[in-house]
Amino acid sequence: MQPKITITNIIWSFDHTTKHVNLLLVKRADAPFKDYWALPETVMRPSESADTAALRLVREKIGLELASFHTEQLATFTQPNRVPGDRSLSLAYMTFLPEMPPLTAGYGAADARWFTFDYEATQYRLQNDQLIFHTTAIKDHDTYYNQLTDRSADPNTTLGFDHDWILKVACQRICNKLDYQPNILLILGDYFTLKRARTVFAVFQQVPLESIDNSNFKKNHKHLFKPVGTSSAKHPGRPAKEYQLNYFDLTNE
Amino acid sequence: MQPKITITNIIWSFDHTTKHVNLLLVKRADAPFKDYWALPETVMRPSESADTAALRLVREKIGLELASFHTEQLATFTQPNRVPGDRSLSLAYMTFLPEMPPLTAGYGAADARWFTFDYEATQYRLQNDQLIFHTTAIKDHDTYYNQLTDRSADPNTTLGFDHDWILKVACQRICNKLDYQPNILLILGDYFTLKRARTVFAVFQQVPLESIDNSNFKKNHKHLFKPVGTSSAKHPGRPAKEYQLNYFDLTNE
DNA sequence: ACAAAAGTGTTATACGTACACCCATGC
DNA sequence: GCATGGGTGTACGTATAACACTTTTGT
Repeated sequence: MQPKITITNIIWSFDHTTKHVNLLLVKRADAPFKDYWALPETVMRPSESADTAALRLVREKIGLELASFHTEQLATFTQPNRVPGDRSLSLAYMTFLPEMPPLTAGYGAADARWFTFDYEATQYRLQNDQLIFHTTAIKDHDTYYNQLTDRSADPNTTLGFDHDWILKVACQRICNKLDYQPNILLILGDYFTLKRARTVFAVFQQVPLESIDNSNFKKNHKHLFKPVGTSSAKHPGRPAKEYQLNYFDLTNE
Repeated sequence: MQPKITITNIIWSFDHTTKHVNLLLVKRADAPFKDYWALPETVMRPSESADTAALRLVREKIGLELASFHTEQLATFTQPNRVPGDRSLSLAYMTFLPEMPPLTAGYGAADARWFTFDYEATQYRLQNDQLIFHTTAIKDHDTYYNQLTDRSADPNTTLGFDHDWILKVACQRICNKLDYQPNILLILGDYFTLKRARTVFAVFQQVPLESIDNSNFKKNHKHLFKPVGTSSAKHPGRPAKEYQLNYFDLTNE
């Protein structure tokens, strides 16, 4: 019997009014994990690659047609007990949206919302009104999957499937790549100020924004950005310069 | 129709007599790519995870029972045209053997051999007697897969499937992780001298061994190793100290 | 004019690099 | 004792971090 092949997509965006990183979660309409919040998923079609399927998911759920460099493979999750019942593989991708469009619950979803992303102690936290979820605090792969089958599973505090583990892996990956391939900055759109960039770095590194010195940040990451002009300031204070990502650093040379 | 799910395993070892990194290739006995050399593969069973399947492949083909930290996931390759005919996914793993056991052609293989691993210009090279293969020189994912279907495919110079691409990705990954998580050093066995470690670093970084200064290497990587004694010298010159990897750095904390 | 926001510059320190020198072994 | 292989130490240059200062805007 062949396992089911699922594309799981971790979709990031940035709210320019609240200055928060956001993450898309979906309330599932069907089993398994009906009525649980979880990462959006789709099934791969016979004629498409997994990358294409991840982009198709974004097109279908959000209505954005993205170039392929907005998506990147995270890892593949294959533990036999990751889904109760049938065997299911998850090919996990991350997608960095250049904007934060309004959401509508699509096919297979009872609801779809943006969750603000920040941290609390050593875990990351997702929040939307009353709803709060966390990445798992468990560090070891085997330990995590051993406790998975018989854990308390309250849909108001627990994500469906192994998605709190997958999310932890995603956050780690993004954090590790901040200094040499910060594709996550694509969520800031085409142009961004250094402060916005520092905001994103700060969340993933779990440090306060003020602890990242602007002068040093600019010097240390100058190879990643190129200046493209000055933002029009709508507040007291000097208007910030705007930068864009060097495309070079987003791909593998 | 569900695609076929294949585990592809890139198996590394170290030849302590020739001081070369080695890589396992298999001559395929069956279609597709019959009589081509390729990376060893297996199919995932319903009850096992992909990690377990990768370790099982090592056990069946080589007869070594390894702990799970010897294996690490590389990526998943899903391009529809990566295998002519049927749809097939490759979940690629890398395995670092602590020794280099003799090989026997197992099930599905007409031959199985260790290929010495070095570099030539900007590509990596695999060699065994007359047989020489290279990692692909193509840098872009789409460009590679576009030329894949109609490339010249001589079994004496070309690996089967997209394995020259997968190998390139593997080498890049290992190279990127050398300075913070050099699991590749597991191929040196439990204990190793700094010179052996530098030998491994040199191949993957595509520089001559002499260009890596021993004194500086030791200082820059002291967090990765701990000393465990001195080797018994069987040659003129001072005997080298031996080190082992800090287990800490092999896992994600 | 002043406060707020952001860019620029300066210094002290840490780190990586190059290279010289010292030590242990086999013959 | 000398050649060989390997470990140790130092001095230099570059990169990072801390922090002070200057510039530009809104009120």
